[in-house]
Amino acid sequence: MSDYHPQALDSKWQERWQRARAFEVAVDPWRPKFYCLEMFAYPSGHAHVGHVRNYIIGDVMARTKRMRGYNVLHPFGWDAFGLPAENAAIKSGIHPEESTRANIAHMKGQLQRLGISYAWERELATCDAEYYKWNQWLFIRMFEKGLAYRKKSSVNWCPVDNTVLANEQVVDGRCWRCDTLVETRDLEQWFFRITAYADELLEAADHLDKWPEKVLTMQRNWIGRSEGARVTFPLEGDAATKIEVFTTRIDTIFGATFVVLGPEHPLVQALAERSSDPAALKRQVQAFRTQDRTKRISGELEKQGVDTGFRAINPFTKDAVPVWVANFVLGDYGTGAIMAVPAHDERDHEFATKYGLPIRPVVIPIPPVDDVANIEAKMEAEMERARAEAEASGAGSGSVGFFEEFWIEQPMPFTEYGMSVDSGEFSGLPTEEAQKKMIAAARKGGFGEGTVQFRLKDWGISRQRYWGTPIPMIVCPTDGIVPVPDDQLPVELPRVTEFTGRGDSPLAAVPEFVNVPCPKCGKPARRETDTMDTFVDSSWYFYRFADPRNQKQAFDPAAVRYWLPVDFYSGGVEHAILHLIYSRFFARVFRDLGMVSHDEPFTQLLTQGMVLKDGNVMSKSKGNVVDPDSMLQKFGADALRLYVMFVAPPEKEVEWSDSGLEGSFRFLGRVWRLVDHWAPAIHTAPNGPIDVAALNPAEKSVRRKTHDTVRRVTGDIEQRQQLNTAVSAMMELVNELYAFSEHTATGQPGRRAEGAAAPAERAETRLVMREAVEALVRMLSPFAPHTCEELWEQLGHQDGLTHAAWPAFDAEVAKADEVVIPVQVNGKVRGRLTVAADASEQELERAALADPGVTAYTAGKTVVKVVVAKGRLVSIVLSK
RNA sequence: GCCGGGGUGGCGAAACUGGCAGACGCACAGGACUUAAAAUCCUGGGCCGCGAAAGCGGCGUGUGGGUUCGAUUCCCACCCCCGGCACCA
Repeated sequence: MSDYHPQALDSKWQERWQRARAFEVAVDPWRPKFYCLEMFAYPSGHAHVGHVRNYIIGDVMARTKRMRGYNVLHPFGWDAFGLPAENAAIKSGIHPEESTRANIAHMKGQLQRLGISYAWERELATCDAEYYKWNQWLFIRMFEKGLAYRKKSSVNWCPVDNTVLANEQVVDGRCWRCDTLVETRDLEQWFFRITAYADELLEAADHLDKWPEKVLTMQRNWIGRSEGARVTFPLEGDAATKIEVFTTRIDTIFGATFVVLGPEHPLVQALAERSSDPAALKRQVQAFRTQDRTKRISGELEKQGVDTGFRAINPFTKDAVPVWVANFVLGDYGTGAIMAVPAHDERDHEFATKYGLPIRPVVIPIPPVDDVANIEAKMEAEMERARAEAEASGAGSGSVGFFEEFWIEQPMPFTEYGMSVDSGEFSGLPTEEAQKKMIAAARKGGFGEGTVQFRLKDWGISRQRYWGTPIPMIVCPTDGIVPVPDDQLPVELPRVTEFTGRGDSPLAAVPEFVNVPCPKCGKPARRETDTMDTFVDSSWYFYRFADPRNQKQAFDPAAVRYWLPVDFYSGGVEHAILHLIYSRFFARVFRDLGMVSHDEPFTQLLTQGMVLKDGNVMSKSKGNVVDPDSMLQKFGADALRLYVMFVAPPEKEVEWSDSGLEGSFRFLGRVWRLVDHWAPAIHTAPNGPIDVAALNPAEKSVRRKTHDTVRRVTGDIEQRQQLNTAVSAMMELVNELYAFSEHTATGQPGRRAEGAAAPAERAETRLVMREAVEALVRMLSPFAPHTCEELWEQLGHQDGLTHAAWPAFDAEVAKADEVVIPVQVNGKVRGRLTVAADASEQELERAALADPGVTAYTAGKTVVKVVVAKGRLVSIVLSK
């Protein structure tokens, strides 16, 4: 056989796989399934090695599982809609459809040249009408269930181009095209009611035990659940006007010394009208509102507020407290209004200090138990003193004072839990209990109740763009919002030819698209001209893969029942929140439509680390992109695949290294020569099982290493996804096989003269080597499929490796029968015992104490203790 | 600030259940083969000190403590790095 020249092998085997439809699958209830999925790709044009790493990880899993006997679904597709293609069209005039299709073709070629084992017959692109038709279908179902709704919402607006801007099109607060300062505008937009599932999404996260903790944390943060209470503060002298606040610390309500409305709060305008100087107040509020958007991004905002002049009644104390409007209260969280407790909240404290508002402590740290008697005595004395003082001065109650000595020690504000004080009937209660009792009291009094608040907001999906799924809705002057009837789906994206980046939604400029009869009354009506967020496309594509050509339904529920959930899903951490939460949301929507029977779409998630070059993320603009194609030309697909898997565990970031890649190439060459060297001997090996009794020690050792390597590699891939250590285990095996070869009649693989025939070997050697080499080639094949297929064929196998059985191992064989056990004396290794692996503790102890290396240290000392860890170590402790 | 992850040779890393720290690889050095180079094969190496060498001694997994015969691994305190959330009441 010739030297290792992988390039020719790559295309040879890729063609064979394709011809054999080797990776295409069908539902087969008799075999266990494995759905292996990598996040589908945005067709940006070129995949670099950073992208490609993810596909290789998935491919190693898919190929391994196939050999392990699973029916493996491993599909790929394209997240093909989106803004970049449209931006490119605006700049270059190339229609998004053309650029997208061209990019897909190129990237598909790249993946095929890497030998990724995809079921290409299931390929889909979200810009295909046969795909996005089902986006529209689902949208209408969600509309019917109240899960899709329309409301006013603000967008970035460029007043010069007269258009909505996506967040990515806003650069430093300015329009990406004309550099104009961006404004905000309110438009009617569509939302998905993901908040209806907030609690479920959060709770279910606890059961995603094969997801990285990091991702679950991010999702929990994003959902942001807080428990608290809503409490109503009626306006003083106008009980009909109520201010509802949300608080997580109702226990501090006796310390609420003012109320703050967010500038967006609906009541603000009304109060302004009735205030002493409406114009001034409105001006101030308007200032807060504009300040909000632009400044919030840039950094810390100084707290600013304005007194409305109105007062509200604290329902617990019955005190009237001032009502302010301030920039630090968010209009879209909670009720958009807060009660301010400066003594126990950082922000309220800062604000109160700035504007001279009263600060009233109502929580103190719980005193240590042994101080209680002491405190009671002090309390008595202090009350006595306060009473006397009050009497003497003729002033009101002085009872507040006595706690001073406790809170004075504490930072102000004191934000921790503790014990309520100066809180009427709730004084003396620990915070947790005060909260419960106060909520009960509020409910009883009809001015509040316990509630849960989420940070998560409903998902705004309207995009005023062209290259996306048209929203299948029609607005009729008489019937209002009417869905497009199912039998008229898909609402196809019309061919727009001019991309100016100016004006309305691009679709609004296509009259034949916009002007349609109302499906209900037949009178002229207008189509919705916005398109859907592309995250809608990617929230359910993994279901479509189960049944990608279905013309009648989004997917056949039976196919999904077989294939889903996805067993192994891998992709970048950048999708940890949005894509993965939206997909979990959609799974529940489909579930509630009766179409799927699981809650969670992805059983296991792996977030792969990025590949850096010179310490930076690869990007075209930085000019540090490593193009896989050039690497393929030099070293072949397998060296690249192997290197990327070997360099680090899959989740870790890695720094690209050309010499590391060369190292992997060298290793494959080493395997190649090993197999080439031993092939003749293996071909002439007798059939039948290995006669274990006839093996010499070296052969036994090779056999042990073989079985142990199979054990390690299998576990590393299947259980731990430690693909790097799987590779290093195989490298160890190869090293041992080389060392073994040196002592056989065949000599060292690399040293044999070209063409020289391998001398005859012991039959046992040939059998042991056959077992070793065939196991190696099969284990390595998920990493280096082309090379291994070729070697497998050379070893005399005709059926290919794709569905070859994964090597089995015998745990007994994998164990060493002799082990070297270190002996420690006072924690330092002083000797080594070579003993049978199953040597008893007594034997070990006796041998250890007799070891000359050990006796040199124990001589003349008293042995206090001997600890024996069977099969591992002996530890001897001497007296001082 | 809150939450999560991490810190091990010149570098990427390994150590799976508390048991020989540094497997495997990169880079490097030496040797073999060669007229020579490349390729290949073999050998070496945590750091410091002593020694011509075999070897001997000490130190060593971010820092400081603790538990233990024994700690990269468990506990406490702290430092640093990465990521997420953040005027979220």
